[in-house]
Parts: sequence; structure tokens; C-alpha cells
Amino acid sequence: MAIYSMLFSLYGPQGWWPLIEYSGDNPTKTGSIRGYHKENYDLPETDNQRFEIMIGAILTQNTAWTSAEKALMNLHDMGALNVLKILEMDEEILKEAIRCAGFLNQKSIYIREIARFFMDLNGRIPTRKQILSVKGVGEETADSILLYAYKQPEFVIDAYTRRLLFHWGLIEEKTKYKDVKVLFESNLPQDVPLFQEYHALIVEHAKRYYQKKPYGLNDPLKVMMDK
DNA sequence: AACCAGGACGTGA
DNA sequence: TCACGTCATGGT
Repeated sequence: MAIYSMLFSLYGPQGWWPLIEYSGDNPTKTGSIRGYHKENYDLPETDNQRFEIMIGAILTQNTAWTSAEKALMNLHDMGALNVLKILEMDEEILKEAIRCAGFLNQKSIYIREIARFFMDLNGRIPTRKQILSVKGVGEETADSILLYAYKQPEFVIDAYTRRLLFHWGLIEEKTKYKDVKVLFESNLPQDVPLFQEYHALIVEHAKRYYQKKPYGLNDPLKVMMDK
């Protein structure tokens, strides 16, 4: 919680998960198109917004969000950012729409897989095990979907989280996903907005100080970790 | 010109 | 289980 407080005082609310199909007039985050919704923890409100988060979670795998966002905008402009259109869309057209996000051959398959999964859900909240059974959905993507689309208290661990904690001396370099996750979840109140902000804040901080080597240079928090 | 992006999967030790 | 190669495009 101490680390969270410092990150929050540095950067404030992050407004995750960004939603293209959200017509709020909140100020956009610098350098991005739109979709952030600071201090609004009611989103997503519709089934279609939940679906958009799923697709975005696939598209951003090992890919910059700016690229994933362009792919989402392509689909949006085609009126195809919904389950039915995704499922009936020609595969080659889908690939072209998401080409800018990379891994188009895999992601086009994954997107159709999760679209089918989402439709079969019929509005129900999926369990973690169910989401993990979808091809193309690993632990991080599953937790992202549960936390941001379904508001379940699942902490998201990504490469940035690992890198931060490693350089702060809090974990070994290849601590298992589950162990890093437990480290957070066992030390925090099971609060969804807290989990949502915390992960987003980690990404924001890591982008600033842990993107290029040497990692952690001038990290204002690193100094405090040594004590 | 390498290296990194809000990873996951398939393969063979 | 675990290490390693593969997947694709875009930005720095």
C-alpha cells in the first residue's frame, strides 16, 4: 500500500481500461487517442464494452497500446467492434484491420476464439479457468479481462510489474506468475478500483523509468526501496 | 541497428 | 516442469 500511495501521488488516477466505444468527455491521456475515464469505476457498463476490452487485451499482447488502439479504431470505423460482426467478418479483412498490431495470423484466430467464447457466455461472468481455456488467453490476459471487464479482484502481473519488483529487490527475476500475483493480493485489500489503478500506475511508472536500459535510472521510488 | 511493446503457444528436453 | 524458438508490426 505504501508503494501504491507513492505511485498514486505521483501520477493520480489512470482511467483504465480505455474504451473506444465510450462517449464520455473526460480529458484524454496525453499521446493517446481517447477512451480513458479517470475516476469512473462504473465502466464498462455494457456487454459490448466488455467485449471491446477482451479484444483489446488480445491485441495488446506483446504490443504497444498505441498499436492495439489503432487496430481497435479500424474495427470501430468498420462498425465491427462487436461480437456478431467479428464472427461474420471475412478472416482476411479482419487480418488487415489488425495488421498494425502485429501477430495478425495468431491474433485473428484468438479474436474469433474469444468472440465465440463471449457469445456462449450469454451475459454471464466467466470463471478464471473458463477464460484460460480459450486459445490465446494466458494468465495476464485472463486477469486483465476479469479485473477490467468484469470487475473481479484479480491482480494483473505483466512484464513491467516483474521488471519493477525485480529492480526494487522484491522478487527474483523469474518468480512464477502466481507467486507475484499472491504477493500483491495477500498484501492488499481486495478492492477492484485499487487493483485497477495499481496495475495501471505500475505501467505508467515503468514506461517512464523501466523501458530502456539501464532500467531504473533516476527512478524516484528506487531510492526509497533501499531502506 | 538493435531493442522493446500492457504475451501466448508449441516443442523437446 | 522448463528453456527456447516463433509469431509481425511500429517506434525509439
